[in-house]
Amino acid sequence: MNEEEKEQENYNAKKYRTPDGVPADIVMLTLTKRERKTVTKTLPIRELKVMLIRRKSWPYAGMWALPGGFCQESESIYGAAKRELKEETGVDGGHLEYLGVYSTPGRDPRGWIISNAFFALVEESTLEQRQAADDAEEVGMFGIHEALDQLELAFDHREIIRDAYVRIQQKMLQTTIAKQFLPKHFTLSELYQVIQTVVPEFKEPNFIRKITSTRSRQGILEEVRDEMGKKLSSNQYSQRSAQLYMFTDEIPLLSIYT
Amino acid sequence: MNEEEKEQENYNAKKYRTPDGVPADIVMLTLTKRERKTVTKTLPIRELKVMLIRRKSWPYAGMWALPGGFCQESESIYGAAKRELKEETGVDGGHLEYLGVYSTPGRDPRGWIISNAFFALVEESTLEQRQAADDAEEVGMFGIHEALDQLELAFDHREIIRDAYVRIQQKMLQTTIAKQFLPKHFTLSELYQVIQTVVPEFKEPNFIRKITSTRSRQGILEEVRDEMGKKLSSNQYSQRSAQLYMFTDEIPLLSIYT
DNA sequence: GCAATAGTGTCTATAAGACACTATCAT
DNA sequence: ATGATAGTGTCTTATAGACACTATTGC
Repeated sequence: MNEEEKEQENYNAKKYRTPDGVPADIVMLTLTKRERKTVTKTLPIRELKVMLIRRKSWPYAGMWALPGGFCQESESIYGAAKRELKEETGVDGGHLEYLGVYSTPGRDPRGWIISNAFFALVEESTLEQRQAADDAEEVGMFGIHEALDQLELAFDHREIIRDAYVRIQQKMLQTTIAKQFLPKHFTLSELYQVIQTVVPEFKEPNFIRKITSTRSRQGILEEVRDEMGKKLSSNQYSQRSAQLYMFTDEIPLLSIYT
Repeated sequence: MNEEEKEQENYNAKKYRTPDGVPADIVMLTLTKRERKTVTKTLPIRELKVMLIRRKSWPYAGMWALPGGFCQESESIYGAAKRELKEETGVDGGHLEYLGVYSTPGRDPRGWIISNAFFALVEESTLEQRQAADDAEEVGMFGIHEALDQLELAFDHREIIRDAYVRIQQKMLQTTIAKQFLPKHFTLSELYQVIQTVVPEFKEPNFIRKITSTRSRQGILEEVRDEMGKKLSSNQYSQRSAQLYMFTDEIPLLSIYT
């Protein structure tokens, strides 16, 4: 036995009190799309919703909580979150992003439990299926404000959802994450509506003009064309058909000084 | 004993394998300032440095590692990071921010150890004292690129430092974090130099003009004035004295669409 | 006076912001 | 034709970007 092995032998991982578990909790968000019943074509009503599960056992039995599960030794926390997302929605891909760690002493009456929160952006249809299929668990979809202001939430999940909301608002404005809530090809009105749904403060009366006439911003979007190079448009949501756009892979660098 | 208490009794936190520890590791960064020995006054040379500690025992004995320590049950992880920072530098305040969780299986040969990384921005003088005072531990200050490209680092600390570097570059451009590296009152050349030191790609030939003549950016800075309302300037780093500025509390909202 | 850094003048191209106007198309 | 949404014309003001110029001050 060499020096290193001796030292290793000597090390005792259980000398100290260790945590009782490290779960990954997931804020699953979706943007619902409800057709308006008007005479003419019009954009659907969109709403940002969060998926919650009603707890059946102690602690916080009967209260709404984020889906989640304990991380195992053989996986990373991101891996655990991915596994949970798959188990909950059946979806493998989609946007899954780390949010933060929640470790205030006493946050979980079961013991010393340190939660790592994620947020996921999933298709509305996925969550609807999930909601219908599973009768073992009571699954609910709530408007983000309803969840934050009116629901009794388990653990510190209100705080987690609030943080996720702040984060997604920031991401919506500073990255092209909007693409997670849009089809591959979309009109500028659709894009504008999606941004406004997530960030109601975002007001840009000249939105179309600005996107199309400003060089620096043109880079993030690209007009959709067919094989002949002809611009494609859609009249799904309006009488007059509108130019379709898609996101490029540009990632603009923002600065408060430039 | 009521229902809830019975359920609680029933719960066994140690049914599953639990982590062997959840440490907080801290990427302590500082911007060193070294006077140039030139004939005339000039800005000092600045460099972004990271503090590392040489490990004395298994695992990774002899290699450089981030300072850190295990979180205790009675504190949050942020609390643990704060405590560590205090122990390492003697400083209580300063900028301390959560970076992320590192949990790849096998990242720590001692067992199932999930690290939460932070980054701290501290005064150069603080770290220098620390470096001189402590002879129990070998403390080193390394240029960020030296640390990333040339040092043998313990655990996954190279990855953590890289992530911290990316994060601080982003923060430098998108927030007023530059104030952590500047005195309360500073000249625009100083500010520009600090930004460039952390983000060498940042090039703005008309920096002074832009800051002073653009309404939207004026909000984040304010001219320093004396009691009489007269503008204050400093010639510490130049022959001709330059206007002093300070940050306001404005937090500009950036968007790729606006 | 010279060298070094701070800061301005000025010109052109681009972008923002407002608002009226035209275009397209289902009904 | 009407009404609804898409998109343009046009004018004013603000900002970007370049580069030469002036200002201040230690040496």
